[in-house]
Amino acid sequence: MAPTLSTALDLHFPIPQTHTKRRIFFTRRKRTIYCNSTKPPQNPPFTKTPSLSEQLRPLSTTTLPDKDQARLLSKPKSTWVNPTKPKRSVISLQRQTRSPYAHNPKVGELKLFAKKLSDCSEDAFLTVLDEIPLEPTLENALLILNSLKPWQKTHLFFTWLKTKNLFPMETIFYNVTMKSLRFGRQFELIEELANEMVSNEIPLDNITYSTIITCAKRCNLFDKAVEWFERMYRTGLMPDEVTYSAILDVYAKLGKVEEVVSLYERGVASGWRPDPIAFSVLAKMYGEAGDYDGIRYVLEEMKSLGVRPNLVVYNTLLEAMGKAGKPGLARSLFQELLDSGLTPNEKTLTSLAKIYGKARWAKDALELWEEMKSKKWPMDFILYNTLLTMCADIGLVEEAEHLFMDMKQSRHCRPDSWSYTAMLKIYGSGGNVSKAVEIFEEMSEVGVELNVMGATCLIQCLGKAGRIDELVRVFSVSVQQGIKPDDRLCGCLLSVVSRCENKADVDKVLACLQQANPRLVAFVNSIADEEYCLDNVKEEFKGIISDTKDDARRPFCNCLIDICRNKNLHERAHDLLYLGTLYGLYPGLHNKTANEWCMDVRSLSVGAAQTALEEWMGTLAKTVNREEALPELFSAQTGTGTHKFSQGLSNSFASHLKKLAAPFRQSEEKAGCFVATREDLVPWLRSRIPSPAVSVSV
DNA sequence: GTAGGGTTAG
Repeated sequence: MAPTLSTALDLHFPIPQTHTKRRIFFTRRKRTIYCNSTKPPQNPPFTKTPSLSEQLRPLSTTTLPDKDQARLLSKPKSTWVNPTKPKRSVISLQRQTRSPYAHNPKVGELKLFAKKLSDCSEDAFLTVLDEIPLEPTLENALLILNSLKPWQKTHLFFTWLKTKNLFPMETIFYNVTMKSLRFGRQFELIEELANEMVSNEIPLDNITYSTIITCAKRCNLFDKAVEWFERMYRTGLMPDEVTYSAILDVYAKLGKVEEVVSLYERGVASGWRPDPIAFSVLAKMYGEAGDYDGIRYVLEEMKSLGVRPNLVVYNTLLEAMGKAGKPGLARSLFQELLDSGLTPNEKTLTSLAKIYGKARWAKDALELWEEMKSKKWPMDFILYNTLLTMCADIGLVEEAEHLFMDMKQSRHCRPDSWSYTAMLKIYGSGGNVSKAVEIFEEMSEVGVELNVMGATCLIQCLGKAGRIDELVRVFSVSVQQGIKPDDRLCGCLLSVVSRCENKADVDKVLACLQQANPRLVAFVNSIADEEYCLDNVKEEFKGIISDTKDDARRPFCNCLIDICRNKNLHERAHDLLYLGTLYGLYPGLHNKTANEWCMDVRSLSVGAAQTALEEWMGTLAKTVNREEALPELFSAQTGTGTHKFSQGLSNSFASHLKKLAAPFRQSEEKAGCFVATREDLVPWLRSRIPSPAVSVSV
């Protein structure tokens, strides 16, 4: 049976037992990892290999001393040992050197022939090969092998060389061939060659292993990557920093943070000074986990080891800051990048534009765009589309139109479905229906396909404008084009239903929804049914919600509440708010401190917010009735709508308060915040209690 | 695409 990594490590490289500051820091990190690992890695690739930490645990927790300690114990007279001196190494500090080859004077001729081989059909390969202009000596053959593409040709040539048996095949020939195969993601062939090397006793070196490992990684064969890393240790070959960071990246992509940190720490304890590539791997991993502490750890490590980030590291860190939800820190990091004299590239600017857009930081977004133009920083297609999306997120209509025109006039960055979707979003959420429809028509004219997101934007704005027949047409065209309505689109249709003013329109929209989500339509009907009872709908509600994507669950519930309220079925609206709360759709709705009780309705629809207000007042009335303690201050937060197009909750909430004659006043310091003092609220609550009843719903 | 490692879009 193949030994595991732990045994391989045990044989050759006992785990360093460092007790330095670094070790303490790692312990701190480990703790943070446990606390912060709320986000599991997305679609973690399956691996049958036990995790490295599982394999390491028996070693790290065992009381067995390592060899150095054993030596110390047997020689009590050795009185001093340098505690900072690295213990046995897990990494070779010397990067594998490439063997120098003499310049081949026939390089031009050979490359020309290689091109001929590359360009010919596979059937003609052997015929063309017969016309080889020079003796296929080792040097000549290597040069040709190195210049061939695609991988099929490299493989054919390599096989031919072996059958000719002109000279013994050296490691470098395998390495060159494997690299070409990696471009074609031919892991099976690479593994075949590797096994052939083993049987023919051709040594595998660090270049061989790193090529195998990275190919496995690119093919998502992570267990294979780990397997070959273990095999390397078993043969007694030390990884150099290239192989080491390749395997770090494998564990990082598996989301195995602890293993990565453990390997990293052990490498450093062996005297390794990680380079920017290793830090980029760490930064990406923490970014994917949305782990801000991890990102800080990377920054601190770089600082303490005196490693200056390069552009790739900055880009990865920026992306990571965005994923960790730290736009301000991303902005400072970007400034640091500029101060260090580096010039941002397309990836840098894409990250930043995405961050500012998501954060709705209009001022910074505009400044960024101005700076991009004035400094003539590089632009590419992805950046164009990201900037457009950023404009859509923030509501920068003119800027978006400008960019869109630029794209239309450019040669290489013609608007595609992303660009058109962003434009639909801009006009759609801005309520500019005619422009949105224009974009839709233009798409079919220029042959850009609508996608589900664009369809959703368009349907949403047509719905808001009450243009139901056009909505139905867009829906039909979308479905005909093969768009599969997703939960967001269903939520959008449901919200249109909640806004429809007449039954004919409701039926038209429900007919669309019926095609996408018949279960939801049945539920809408059941909550309006005469036979309605909470117990009956509860299970079905639970079923629907659990079958719905996370980000569409609360919108579903919001719309259902709105539908009930529009039908004057207020009690049922309260039931649905209760069910939504029960299934965790409204976390953080109520917040209490000693002095203030606060209700945060920022993620609720108008009807849901009204329902929540009534529910809250009802609960407070009961509290008053029971003469229980109340805080001095009450507040309700509607927000002002971070999006300039999405204001309205605050206004409707205000008018509902007025209708109830509730003593809440718009806060002067904080927009979108309504406050009431206990002094004012309690008498009002009392006045509304037709004792002993407690309901205050209107 | 210099025998091997890291970064951009709902």
